[in-house]
Amino acid sequence: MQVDEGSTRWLEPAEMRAWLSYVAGSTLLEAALDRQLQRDSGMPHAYYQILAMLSEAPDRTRRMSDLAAATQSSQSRLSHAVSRLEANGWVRRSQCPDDRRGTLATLTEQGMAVLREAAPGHVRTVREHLFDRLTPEQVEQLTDIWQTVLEGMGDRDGVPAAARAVLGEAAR
Amino acid sequence: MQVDEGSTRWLEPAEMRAWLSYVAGSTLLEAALDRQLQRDSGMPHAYYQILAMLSEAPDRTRRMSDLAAATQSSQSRLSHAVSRLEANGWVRRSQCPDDRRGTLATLTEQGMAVLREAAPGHVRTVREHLFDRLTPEQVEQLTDIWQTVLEGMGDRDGVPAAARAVLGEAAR
DNA sequence: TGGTTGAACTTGAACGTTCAACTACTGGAG
DNA sequence: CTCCAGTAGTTGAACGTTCAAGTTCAACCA
Repeated sequence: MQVDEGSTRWLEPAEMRAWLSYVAGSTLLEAALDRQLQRDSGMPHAYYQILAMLSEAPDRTRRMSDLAAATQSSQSRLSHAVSRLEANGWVRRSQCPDDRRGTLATLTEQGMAVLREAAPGHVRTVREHLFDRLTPEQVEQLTDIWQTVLEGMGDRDGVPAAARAVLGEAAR
Repeated sequence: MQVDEGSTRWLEPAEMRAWLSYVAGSTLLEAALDRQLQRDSGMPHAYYQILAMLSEAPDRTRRMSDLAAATQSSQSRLSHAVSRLEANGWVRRSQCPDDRRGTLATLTEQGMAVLREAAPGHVRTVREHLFDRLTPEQVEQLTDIWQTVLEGMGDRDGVPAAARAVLGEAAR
């Protein structure tokens, strides 16, 4: 831990309000998403994101490291998650032909069916708690704020620089 | 799962951009906070929040259910967390005098010391990734957006209505 | 060609969270 | 006073994530 007493720039009152609101709101929102998806489709939000990312890829297939970056996940986390999804029959692993170190993850038909069933309820929950409460201007503000944060996350702190690929995703 | 095919209001392109940006950014931000706190102070962000909330309470003491609401935590989660914090010597449990079902959690001197050591690095990380990149207008926008979300979270979906107490906290 | 560095992925243990009981107590209603 | 519904809190098992190895292969260099 860096010792820095006396020179710490504490949060301004407005920043503290923003921080407490954001932390409380995003925590409760994420909990609501997890509860809804777990209850209705037997998976947490993180697993839904994996299926969703796969569903939009060519051949519904992506390389593990690629998929990890696209879902803001560590390789280990993704590996465990895909193991679980594979056991469910929702994803299939195969050898990457170009690079024998690589592994490809493919969404199965069954996985696609589960995703299609899950999607409406998930979108409804996101709308109910977030977008149906925000003005169009606020939606733009939210985008700008988090794009700014993402730009700063690129090459700092041990975050894999590949995470910046997400920017391309989000802006497409 | 409610069957609702055909009537689902999917996300608009602007909403999808906002959603992907927010999910990616907040996931990476939370991961960065957890990594920094774990590395420098041996605790995750959620535990820091518990210590912080206790530190600002009268007598550095709060009732468990109260503390759970203030930290957007389930009772079970808080109970496990406080057990761990107690084992560390950072928090002490005691019987609530008014209500024999109740338990009070108190921040110890040692816990206060750990929190004081942890705070500068934590604030620095929050600044580095968030506030130092946002304009004052964006800070206000962030507050408004999440206050709006919090207002909608009050009595829906099994979220304890007491979570609205957080609003008071954030607005103080 | 052989050796070294680093990338891709997996594994198992430790940790934190959720979920579903379960205990203990409170605040009425009869 | 007794009963009963509801509140406060804890517990243990299941689950998901992190962390620190470990394995396998690619890329580069000597």
